Amino acid sequence: MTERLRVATWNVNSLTARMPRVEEWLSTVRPDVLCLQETKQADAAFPYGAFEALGYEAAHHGDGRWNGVAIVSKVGLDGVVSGFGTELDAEGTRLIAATCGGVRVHSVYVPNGRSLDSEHFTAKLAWLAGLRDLLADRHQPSDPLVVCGDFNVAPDDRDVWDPTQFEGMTHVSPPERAALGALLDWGLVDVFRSCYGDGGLFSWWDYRGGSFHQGRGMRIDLVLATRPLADGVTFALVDRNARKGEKPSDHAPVLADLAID
DNA sequence: ATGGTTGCGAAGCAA
Repeated sequence: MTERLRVATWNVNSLTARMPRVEEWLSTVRPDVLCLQETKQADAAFPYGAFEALGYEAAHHGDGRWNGVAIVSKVGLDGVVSGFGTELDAEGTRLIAATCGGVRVHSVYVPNGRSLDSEHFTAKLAWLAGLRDLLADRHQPSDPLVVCGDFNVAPDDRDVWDPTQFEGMTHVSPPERAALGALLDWGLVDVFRSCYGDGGLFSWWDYRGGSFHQGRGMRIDLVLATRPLADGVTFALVDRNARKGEKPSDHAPVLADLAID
């Protein structure tokens, strides 16, 4: 019989500021695994106890001020590995991996890149290439594996509110889309996209100018899964309700139900 | 309106 693993990913834009919203959401939705990005916390400040009180184990990799990633799980959390163990770690605390319910889970916060002519953009491409190499070195496409997070790349033009507004900008440029494509070519599937063909389904909206209510967003938060998990996906959703109300993150959580044996 | 908002941290940077 096939079971499911409900995974979610959420860039919370400071877990310190967002913890009330995260606790409310987690206690309501109860995903098996939640990947967090931009906790902006040091490991010592991470609220392990609050997650434990909700029935979740957690692992965090943070530098205290920027970045910061975590995996929160109620189906086990083993074999935690933080960062790359290479010079890519100079880009900040942006990667953590753990095994949850038999699935190798990665929570990633890909560097923003800032602008196409920036050294930070070069670093973004290198980071994505390094992630692809890490997966290829440690795993097989036949392994049950997911990479969840804020990729800071909109996979194609359906994933931005107006492609003409993004010409010459990051998040949509051919080099970074190719770097994301290299991950997919290794053996990962964008499971939200496999459920929905429409454009206009976003996960991030700028705080400025009422972008959320104007529908001006991007889909940059992705759940990428290997075929054994992705072929059996039964459900995926952007929880737009989490972008509403008091003190929301500028990102909404993305959920997916993956098939596991 | 060379803007707008949020977070961190205490001014300006990053997103």
